[in-house]
Amino acid sequence: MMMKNGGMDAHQVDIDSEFEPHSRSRSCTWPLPSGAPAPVVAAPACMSGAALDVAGQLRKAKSSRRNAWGNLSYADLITRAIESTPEKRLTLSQIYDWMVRFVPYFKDKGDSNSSAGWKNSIRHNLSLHSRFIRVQNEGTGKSSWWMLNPEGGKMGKGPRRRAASIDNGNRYLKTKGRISRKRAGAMGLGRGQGQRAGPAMQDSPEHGSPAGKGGVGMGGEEYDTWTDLHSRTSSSASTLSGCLSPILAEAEADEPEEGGLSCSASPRLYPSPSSTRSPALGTGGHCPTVELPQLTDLAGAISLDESGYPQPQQIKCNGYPYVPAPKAEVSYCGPMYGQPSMGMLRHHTLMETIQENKPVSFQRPMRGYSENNALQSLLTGGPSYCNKETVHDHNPRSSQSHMHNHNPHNPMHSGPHPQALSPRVSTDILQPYSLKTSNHYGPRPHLPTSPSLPPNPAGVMDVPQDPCRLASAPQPRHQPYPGAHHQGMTDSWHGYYHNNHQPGNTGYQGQQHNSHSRMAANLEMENAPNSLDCDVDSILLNDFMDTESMDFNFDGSLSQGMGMGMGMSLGAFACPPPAHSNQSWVPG
DNA sequence: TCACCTAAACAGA
DNA sequence: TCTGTTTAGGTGA
Repeated sequence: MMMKNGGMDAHQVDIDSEFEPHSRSRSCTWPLPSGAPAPVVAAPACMSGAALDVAGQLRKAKSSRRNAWGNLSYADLITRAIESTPEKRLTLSQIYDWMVRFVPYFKDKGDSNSSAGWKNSIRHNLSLHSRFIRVQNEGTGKSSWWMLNPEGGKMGKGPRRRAASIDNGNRYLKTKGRISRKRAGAMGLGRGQGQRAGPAMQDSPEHGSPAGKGGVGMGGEEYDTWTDLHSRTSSSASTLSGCLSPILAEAEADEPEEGGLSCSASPRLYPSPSSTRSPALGTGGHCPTVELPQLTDLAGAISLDESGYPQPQQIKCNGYPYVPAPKAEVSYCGPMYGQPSMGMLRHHTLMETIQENKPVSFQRPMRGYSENNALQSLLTGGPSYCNKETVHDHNPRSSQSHMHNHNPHNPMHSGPHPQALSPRVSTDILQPYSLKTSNHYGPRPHLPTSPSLPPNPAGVMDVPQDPCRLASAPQPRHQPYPGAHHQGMTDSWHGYYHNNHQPGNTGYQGQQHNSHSRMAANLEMENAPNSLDCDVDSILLNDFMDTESMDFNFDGSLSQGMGMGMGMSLGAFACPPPAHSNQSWVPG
């Protein structure tokens, strides 16, 4: 598994020596090579051009916060690793590989003997930081996909997950849980027992907390609630909850909703997109009801996606998609992430919570659409993503860098047809869906834009990824596409892991093949919004707010039939398509 | 106080 | 054994 730097780029090699971490004084930092690009990743491409600039920025930034800017922390490294992939997601083992491969410091630490410590730190960081989200990886076994939190989580200084969780009402519970745990331990409970109990308690409050794996000893309502939720979580419907951001989860903690939101085991665990589908299936939801909402979401989401992930069933405008999928591959949430998804719908509260905590408001996006007539826009202009998808077959690689680009202005307006696209667009299109990740991140208020992570899309990330935003406000996204810079790295890594890892999964390629299908689906979706035009707000408020559990089910058929189409880029939104297609959504 | 890092305990798969 | 979560302690700014 650990590649020992075999594929390292020459550039990287050059700087290797400089990557030794500092004595670990404060944070173990990986010193940037003085002249070298900060990015550990040091991709070949990165080294030149932008990468260098980045290094400069980092150095400048150093003055303020070292790790955040000048040095890369584990979190930064992980972020980069994730960003370096087309899909913007990696499994833990892939992250390890990436570290070994691209970070000189770890180059020789891939063996089990010397890897325990840093791997532990990697895991710790993944779990701890809200900027990372874990997505179920049904396709590959146990190891989950780790992705960047679309919402952005907190970069650098951002509050740690732990801290964040505490902020909410759950705090109390959480604390309590911990205490319990300790107490249990003190009482002589075995960890096994005590812990479970403890964690459960802990988690219960958070719902999301994986830790809560079902503790047994929990007592109290909390526990019940948790259990409840938890079990629900298992259900497809509940999966939605999984989508919830940690914060959300917390928010809900107080009131477990049947809607189930929450449940994902961990606050951050998002069901893979694939799973997303299932929710629909599971719930047996029927499109009709749900559709509108979905559409709405779609509208919002549409701009996002581009990733073309195979099965993103969800939609999300900002939401996190969540739906457990029966198995899909990998879809992750990239796109899904959006929060919106079902979770949103169901729980208005959640949304609120999110808003509170996070800069990005999910609702807003939707609203934005309606207000801005985004829907119409969609209708009128093809969504850019469609284009992308369409094209992306050709060159999966290039995409990364472009993610944001695709719609510099308004994603929605991009012409539906590739031809219509401007040259630039075309280029973007070429990129594989995955690359466009930025979209995935959709609503990211603040992506890890930290300057510190230049090469990566991070730079890109800072871009307003929020699809909604895009829709509502044309953004001149110009980021030069950092991707370009680091594309080299990305590519290499991308190739690396694609070839070596991802045993079959992800359907990434497959997706490409389906671009046409997707397009169709997308188009449909686009149209849908019109019909939906109705009133997103109303719907949201009335329907969604309704505690009632909505079954967002995407038709199973959809998933299957279109599954792929949808899955892909918009994919997430895919669900609706089938139904839509039949429907006369399209105005006119 | 904050942000990081490291170590470690634990649990589930 | 790997993965994932959480707790705790330590350090530097």
